[in-house]
Parts: sequence; structure tokens; C-alpha cells
Amino acid sequence: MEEKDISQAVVSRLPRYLRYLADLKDEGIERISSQELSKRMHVTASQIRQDLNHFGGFGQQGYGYNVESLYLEIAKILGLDHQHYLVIIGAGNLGQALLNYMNFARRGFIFKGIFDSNPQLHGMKIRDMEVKPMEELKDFICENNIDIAVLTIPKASAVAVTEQLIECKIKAIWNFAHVDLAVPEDVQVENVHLSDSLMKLSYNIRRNR
Amino acid sequence: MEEKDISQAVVSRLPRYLRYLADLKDEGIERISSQELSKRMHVTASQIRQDLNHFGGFGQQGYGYNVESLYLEIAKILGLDHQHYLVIIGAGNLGQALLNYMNFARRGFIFKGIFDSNPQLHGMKIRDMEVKPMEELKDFICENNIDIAVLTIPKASAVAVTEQLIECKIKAIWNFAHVDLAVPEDVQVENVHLSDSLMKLSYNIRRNR
DNA sequence: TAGATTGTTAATCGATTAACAATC
DNA sequence: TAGATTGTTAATCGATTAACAATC
Repeated sequence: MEEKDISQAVVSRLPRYLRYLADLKDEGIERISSQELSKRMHVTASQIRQDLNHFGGFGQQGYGYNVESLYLEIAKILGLDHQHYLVIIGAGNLGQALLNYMNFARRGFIFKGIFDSNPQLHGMKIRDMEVKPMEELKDFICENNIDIAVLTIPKASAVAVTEQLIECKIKAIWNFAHVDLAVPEDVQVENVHLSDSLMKLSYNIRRNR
Repeated sequence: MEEKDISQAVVSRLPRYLRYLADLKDEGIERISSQELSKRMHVTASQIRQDLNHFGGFGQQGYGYNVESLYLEIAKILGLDHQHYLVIIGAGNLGQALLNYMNFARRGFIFKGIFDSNPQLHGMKIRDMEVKPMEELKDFICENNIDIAVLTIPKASAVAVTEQLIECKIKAIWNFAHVDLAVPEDVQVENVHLSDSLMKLSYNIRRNR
């Protein structure tokens, strides 16, 4: 179960499996074979079986996989059976949008605070949550067991803030700033570089992939 | 120059090269070897040379690469020498945030309109731009030469809207909806599945990668 | 010219796919 | 039991890295 060295390629596919399994549940489908699932997802059945087997034998020969229990297993593998506490750093448009977007809570990702360096924003309420000054960040992270810091600040301040987060022993950074962060290896970073994504699109428009 | 069949793995790395080259320009550095760049970026020099050579011989033996001209070449490869016109579909928090985020324009990505199905939002102004009803979408796309549609609407409506976009011969869809879109192969789709990204982070927190 | 560094071929590594024996 | 489908090993494919001859 607790296999080591699962490649990030495999991990990246897990949320997609989860999504398809949720759909199957909604459709009231109880069991599915790797064959059928592969048709829906447009991946090989081989890949599905390989991916799942990294974490355990969830299927049954001659039967396939039970949708409900596979769903729960993958959710568990992804750590969705635990709650995660988050702070947003940067109360600009993107920070506010993420805070207002309710659906993360459904998955156990709970926003506990939002911070900004701009004094004009302090005390402003977003979804019943007051924007706090950066000076309070460090104490807040410790006192509230924050796991994940969401960086929605400009590139220029991202590096300095990251230093602080490392001192606080933050577990993970969800980075929307357009810069690569240097962190110790026990701090996880997931980058969401929106402009990179847009450039890829622009490339693919030209050379009709 | 116009090589075919460049893998998406390579394309995904181009925006990052561009970013580092921009930094080098800012630092006033004129030339750089693959060796030096590899140290900064934490990738192998081999990979840098391989990647660049897919598109042409931009370097010079014994010298390295000229920062300014390599920057321009990569920008060109990514299609950043052209303007792209975009519409946002879904004037919720995320749609508004993207519209307000100025930096895309710098790269030639110009927002031309924002649409929403909710009549209460129609006429509302976001950055001097009125939210338009969905009924006007199709004509707007044709008349304004829109290349890219940004989908910031819920899963449920995304599929139906995509149908419309395909009829309009949209070139690309930047998809923030939590669903896989089925499109003809001449329509490019780039998915930004935020919750998938967050789940990956959650996974990596547990199994300390 | 000598030194540096590319462009490119060859070797390695890892990820995906195919095949099939195990088994429900 | 016979049929279906997994778990898993082996084969293939593609991407990354190493090596080095070409050349500025």
C-alpha cells in the first residue's frame, strides 16, 4: 500500500481517475473493468491497471473494479480523507477568487486566513474573512496548523515570503507567482503558472498539433 | 525552423526558458552557455541544447547563446509575436480575476469580451468591459476574430458551451472547468484543473516525495 | 591557433503498452 | 467449470542524458 517512489506521472493521473469514478457513481454504475474505463477516459486499459497496482490490488479477476470502493481508495491515496488548512497570501483578484470558490472545501481544503501587505486591504472582508497584515502571518501559521500556503502575490515578493514560510515549517506551497521557488526538499511546491499554460496554447494554435 | 512533431514535453519547457532569459536580460547579461543556464534552471545542459535544437541552431560554438536573440526566438516559437484575442465565458470570481489580471496583455493576449448566462450580471462593468449575455457569444466570436475562449463556468454548462465554440471554429479553449472537453483535433485545449493540482500537493505532503 | 561550446549521434533510463498466466 | 478480467512480467517506445566531433 505504502509503495515508495511512485512517479509524478502516475500521481498526476490520480485526480482524473477520481473524477471519472465520481461520474460513474453519479450514473449509478457499480462496477467497471479497466477495459470499459479505458474507453471512457481515452487511455489504455494497461495504464489504468498499472497505475492502480502501484497502490494495491483494488480489482478482482473476472469482475473488474468496484466503483465506490475504488473511488474511496484513490481519495485516500490522495490524502482527501484528511483535512488540510490553507492560507492565501495576496488578497488581489486571484486570491479573492480562490477564497470565494467554495468547491475546495468539499475536498477537505479549508481556507483559514488571507493575508496581504497592502494596509488599505487590512480588515476588508471577503466571505466573512478579514484580510490580515503580513506581520501576523508567521504566528497564524503555527497557531492554526496551516499545511498549505497559497501564493497569489507578484513575483517580486514571492521569494521573501517563501523564506518566511520555510521558517514556519510550512508543508506545502501552492504557487501562482510567476517564479520558481527554492525550498528544502521536505516542502512540497506545486506551481500553477497560468501564463505558461497560455503560451503552450498559443504554440499549439500555430503548429496545429 | 518549422519542425514537426515536437513533443509536448519540450513545448512545456519553452515558457520556462523564456522566463529565465527575461531575467538574464534584466540582469544585463548578454550571452549564456547551456552549461551556465543549466545551473540556474536545475536542468541538464544536454536537455537545453536538445530542446533548442528542435527549432534551430540558435547558439554558436565556443560562445554560447545570445540572450536577447534567443529570447526573441523562443517568444516567436511560442507565437508571442502575434496578438491573440480572447473571450472569457463565465463572469464569476475566476473569470473576473483573469480579466483584471493585466499581465497577459503584455504577452499579446487581449481580452475582447466577457460573457455570462446570468442576466443579473449583464451590463455589469469589469475593467470597462460590460458582461454580455451568452446569446451574443457566437456572433461576437466571428466578428472579433476571437482565437481563444476561456472557460470559467461550472462543469455542467461547459460541454454545451463547447459545442457552440466548435461551431464558431474557435481555435483554442483555455479550460478551467472541471471536465474533459471533447473537441475536433484542430481545436486546441489546455486544461487548468486547479483542484487536480491541489490534490497532487495533498498527495505529496503525505508521501514526502 | 587553442579553448570553449555547440549541434548531434549514441547510450541510457523511465514510462507506456502488450501479453499472458493467475484467479475470481 | 468456462469466461472474464485482473495483476504482473516482458517488450516497446519515447524522452533524457552522455559523449564527442564539428566549428566558432
